[in-house]
Amino acid sequence: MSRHRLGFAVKVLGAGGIPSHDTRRWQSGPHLRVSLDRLDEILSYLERNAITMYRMSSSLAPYATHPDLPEFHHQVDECRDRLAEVGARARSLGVRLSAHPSQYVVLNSESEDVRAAAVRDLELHAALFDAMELDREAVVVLHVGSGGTGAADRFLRGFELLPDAARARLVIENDDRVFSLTDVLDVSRRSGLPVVWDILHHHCHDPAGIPDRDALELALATWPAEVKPKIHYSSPKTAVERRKRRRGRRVETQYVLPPLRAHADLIDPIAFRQFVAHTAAGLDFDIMLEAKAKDLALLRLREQLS
DNA sequence: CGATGTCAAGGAATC
DNA sequence: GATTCCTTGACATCG
Repeated sequence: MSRHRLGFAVKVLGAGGIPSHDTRRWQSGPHLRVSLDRLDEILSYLERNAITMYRMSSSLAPYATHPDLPEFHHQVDECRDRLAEVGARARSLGVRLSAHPSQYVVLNSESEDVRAAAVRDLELHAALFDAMELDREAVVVLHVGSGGTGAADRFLRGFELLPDAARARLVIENDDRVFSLTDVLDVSRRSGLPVVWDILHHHCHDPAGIPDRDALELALATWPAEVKPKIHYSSPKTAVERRKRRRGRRVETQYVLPPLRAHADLIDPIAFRQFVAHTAAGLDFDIMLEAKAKDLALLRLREQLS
């Protein structure tokens, strides 16, 4: 059994599946109030299964930052009491919550409109977490963004646009093609932002060839002493089996290789045990599992480790 | 009811 | 310069 807190992202597949947020389209008036009821149900599920870390949907307040739908803007105010209630429940269960805005939130975009949208989104996430009265361990994870010349500088300028509340929640993650750990550490040094190390991304994109143990230590060192660091852990997807029907009866099996960065359904328990026992020896941090089978992958891994 | 199209959104790769 | 892919599920619509 790992002494690290283990979490999963967004969707609950167990218990017949629990929706992560109000997914109705804007015409049907989706609302944060509904999403919070879902989140409350998910907290019950986490309690039943002794799961203590969870990444919330980044669409809890549907369309709240949409530029053309200003009437959706006040969902946080409309749900103040409920947010405090659900936040208190998460705290009492000892559940560490986080969020990870989508690929469309690009703080270093060359487009002013896109940057402004990113600021709105990060402000919203901070407002939600603050209204839930979550502590500093509840972070908002973001990739640095697009590449090209001056990409890091653009990020720093985007960061300057953020109000303090949003800055205080923000952490940055290495991605699989543009911002390697080295690049993200540089942005961290210049901004003071902590780094979430994603091991699979690191294995996809690491031009400096930093060994895992070094990479892990470098990332953990960017966190303030009073906040427990966290990382992202996943296993690469293996080949996909395809059966091809050939003139009537004959069936031929082929193997299609997925992209290197694709997440497997489950976590490879052998690699994970090795990681915890050796790479992570003596280090204290939480682990967000990213597997297609979500909570089922977490439960399976825990079973395999016990 | 099952199949198919669509969704708010960016950026990189490819053509 | 324009199109496709990435990756993603579920709502919405249509047959």
